[in-house]
Amino acid sequence: MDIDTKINLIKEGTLEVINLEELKEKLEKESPIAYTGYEPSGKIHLGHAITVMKLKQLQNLGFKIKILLADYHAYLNGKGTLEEIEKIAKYNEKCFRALGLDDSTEFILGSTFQTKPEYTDKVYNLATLTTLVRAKRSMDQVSRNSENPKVADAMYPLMQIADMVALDVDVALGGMEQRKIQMLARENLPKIGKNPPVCIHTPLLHGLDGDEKMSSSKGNFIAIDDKESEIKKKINKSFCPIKEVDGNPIIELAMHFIFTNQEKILIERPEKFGGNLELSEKELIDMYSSGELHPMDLKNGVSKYLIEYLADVRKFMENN
RNA sequence: CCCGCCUUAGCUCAAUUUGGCAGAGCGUUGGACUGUAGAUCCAAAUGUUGCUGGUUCAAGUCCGGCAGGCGGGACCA
Repeated sequence: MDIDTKINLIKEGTLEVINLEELKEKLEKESPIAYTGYEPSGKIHLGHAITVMKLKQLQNLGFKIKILLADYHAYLNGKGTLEEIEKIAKYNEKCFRALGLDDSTEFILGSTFQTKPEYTDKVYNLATLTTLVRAKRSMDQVSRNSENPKVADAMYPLMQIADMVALDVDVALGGMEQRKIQMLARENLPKIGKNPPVCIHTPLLHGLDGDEKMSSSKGNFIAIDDKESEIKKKINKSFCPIKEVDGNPIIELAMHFIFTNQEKILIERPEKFGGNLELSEKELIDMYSSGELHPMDLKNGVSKYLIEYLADVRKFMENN
């Protein structure tokens, strides 16, 4: 596969790649490293899955994948004690494997290297280069915005930047909420004599309640190991305005988890409402926006496919 | 280290001058209406009133101690 083809594949389903020239250089390397950091989370949901899918693709394209189980970051973000978080991290590792990352994937617990002198030295160095306001602003989408922000909020992005050096990454992948931290990294790493990674950002899924972001803290997600009945129930309860495609979480699920794997979706529909349909992505969007496809039929179709799509994940989680 | 203010449902806050059954909005859950959800209407659930000791027939309310938060002061050889 030539490099331009690879680049086009990588660009698919992302909001931005910063930048393409550098990505090209990285792809010429023997075994470039791509990484994503995740705060250990009680539930791994479809929002996480978006980035994992992209990591899988990078893996297939020859990248070495490192996943940072960012226990200290979660700790700094007020998610609990280190012990609690590490327990969750183990569970998360299993979730990520269940999503199909192969055995070459390296899982790294943040606390195994984030206290080393050469690491903290970089954090302190970055601390002298970053204003409080800038650090805090980079955390807008990431931090639990507490009434009483802690110094931890300012340390968090600095550590994330130091991680990139410590893990020797060529590509840093993350959801769009990571953007400000990533840009801070690209700005500040050269100041400490390091080359910044290529940054790739994937879209955020809307919450099932129509909220801007699917997130574990808001309970508006589908977990990758949700039972069939739960998936069905959650989809049924979801925000899904008729004829509206933008910001419609169910439409988004179809685009990200169905049409990425197959050309068409079968919508089973009672005869009195017009009978079954087999639709491409474009046809589905068109029919839905015109009102010819009712939300309930959409929900039933998406629900069925999602349950099927996650079947292997559930099986893996049960057997391991 | 000192002084002042704050802490009540998941969240934001109420609780008559002067102790008397702890409430509302939002959210949650359930119903009604829509062939989904939402919106709208109806209904329900939820509390160790930060912790602790005391005064009182009776304490969210008064007094003491502690913890946490916010603000100020002091210290700066």
